[in-house]
Amino acid sequence: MLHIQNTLSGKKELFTPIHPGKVNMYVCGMTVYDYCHIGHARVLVVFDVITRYLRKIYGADNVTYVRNITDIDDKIIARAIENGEDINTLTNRFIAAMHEDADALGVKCPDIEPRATEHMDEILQMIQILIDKGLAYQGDNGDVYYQVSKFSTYGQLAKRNLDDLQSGSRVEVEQSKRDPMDFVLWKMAKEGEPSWDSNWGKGRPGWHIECSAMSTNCLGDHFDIHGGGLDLKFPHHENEIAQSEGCTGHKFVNYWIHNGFVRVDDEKMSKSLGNFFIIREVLQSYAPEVIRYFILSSHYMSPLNYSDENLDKAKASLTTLYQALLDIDSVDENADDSALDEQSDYTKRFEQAMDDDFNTPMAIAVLFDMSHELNRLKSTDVQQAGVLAAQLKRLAELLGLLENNAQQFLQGSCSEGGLADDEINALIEQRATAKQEKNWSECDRIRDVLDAEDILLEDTAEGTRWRRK
RNA sequence: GGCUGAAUGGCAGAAUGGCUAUGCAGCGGAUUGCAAAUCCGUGGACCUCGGUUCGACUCCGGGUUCAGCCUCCA
Repeated sequence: MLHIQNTLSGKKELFTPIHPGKVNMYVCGMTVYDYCHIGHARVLVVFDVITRYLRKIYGADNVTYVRNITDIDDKIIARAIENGEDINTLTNRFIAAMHEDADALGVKCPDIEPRATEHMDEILQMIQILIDKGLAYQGDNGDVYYQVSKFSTYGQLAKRNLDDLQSGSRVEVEQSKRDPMDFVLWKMAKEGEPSWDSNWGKGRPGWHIECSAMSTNCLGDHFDIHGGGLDLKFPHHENEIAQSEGCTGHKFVNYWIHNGFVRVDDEKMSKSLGNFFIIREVLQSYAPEVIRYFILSSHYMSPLNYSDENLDKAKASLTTLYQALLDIDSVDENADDSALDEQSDYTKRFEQAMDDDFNTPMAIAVLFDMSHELNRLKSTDVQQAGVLAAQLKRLAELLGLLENNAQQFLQGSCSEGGLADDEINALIEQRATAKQEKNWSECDRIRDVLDAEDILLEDTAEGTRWRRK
């Protein structure tokens, strides 16, 4: 039985879909004006795993995963001007880059990936309803605002009331707002900015209304799960609730899931602090699966400290797992007994961990237990080892891990100026000859040469194998 | 200032009112020409002060420290 920590209630709750057997989930995606950093990677990976697990429980076709793209906002406009680039060219470029990064990390495509600019009609409709209901107004400057004080439960998600919020306000108040907390739904276009026609004049939507409109349009006005980074909880998600529930008069989302931040030196990784690491840069030094493992090695709500040290550890841990799979991937990949698998203690423990609010560190611990048994089995019962290996891979797949060929993962790929595979193999051949002649000093010399190139050798009964450090 | 959430062994990171997390690193042993990998074994922790309890790292309260939000942010 799946339990989810619901930000709305602050409690871990049994998950019950609105429509039995079907799950609808919306996650706030990226604003596409720059490359994705590791913080973005975390949202991508976390909700990818959540989706994988939901699909496992409810069936692949019964889960609808929507992750939007914000392709119009101030930052995008500013960046386009800065680059002297057309806005669409800019956003398309970064959407493509985001997809490349997601692919590399093994993140599967969402079922629907709506773009704000493609949902302008729904956005306009929603704003009109809010105005008609007296929840929104047009200010003197032409901008349309949501009147927060008219929505009695405002602050329910952030667990703050309006007084709390206002007392801490550190932003200059726009004078055409009736209340400092009111937020913009429609912004009048300035000269030369992209704009859409509306009842209130040429302009563009505020960020919050985009998500309300897109989610409702894709999933209906009441759906199961809404996710995103913790930093979106307030005001973004709070405002989404105000907008959507203001429009419909009923509940918007049942379960809110927020993932924690990635930190650098105990500080939030963010664009504004400038302490961010771009995914594609990190991929120069670490295999994508290492990043994925690193992200999943802590619970999705906990803070996650980004450092080379921690990525190195992630790599070492993954290496251990892959070592267990070595010499075995070809054995019994398909000939597994899934009936047996369903009952197995490992599967049970793994699912218990995942059922408990997607506890991936605990699930990974089960994977390690399996790998140890697998190593034992390899020398005693090859048949059983094959079955267990298949089971291990099947469970790991729910996390998007161990999907590579073990040997390929361990050997990695040749870095610039490094030894190519055939050069390595040639040296190993030489060493094998020396070995036969029991010329140990020559053996060690060759091993040292390879070691200097970050190639590690392992002598086994079947011969010598190697991997890159 | 207000609000929210954290504090676990050398590091990373879970669970749990009484019983092994797990990984990396360390130590001892097996194995190996020597290593590596693997296996077997092993040391080491629960921020602080009170309270509840037969018993608390785990529940409650105070304190300290840290992070986040109250602006754009995943």
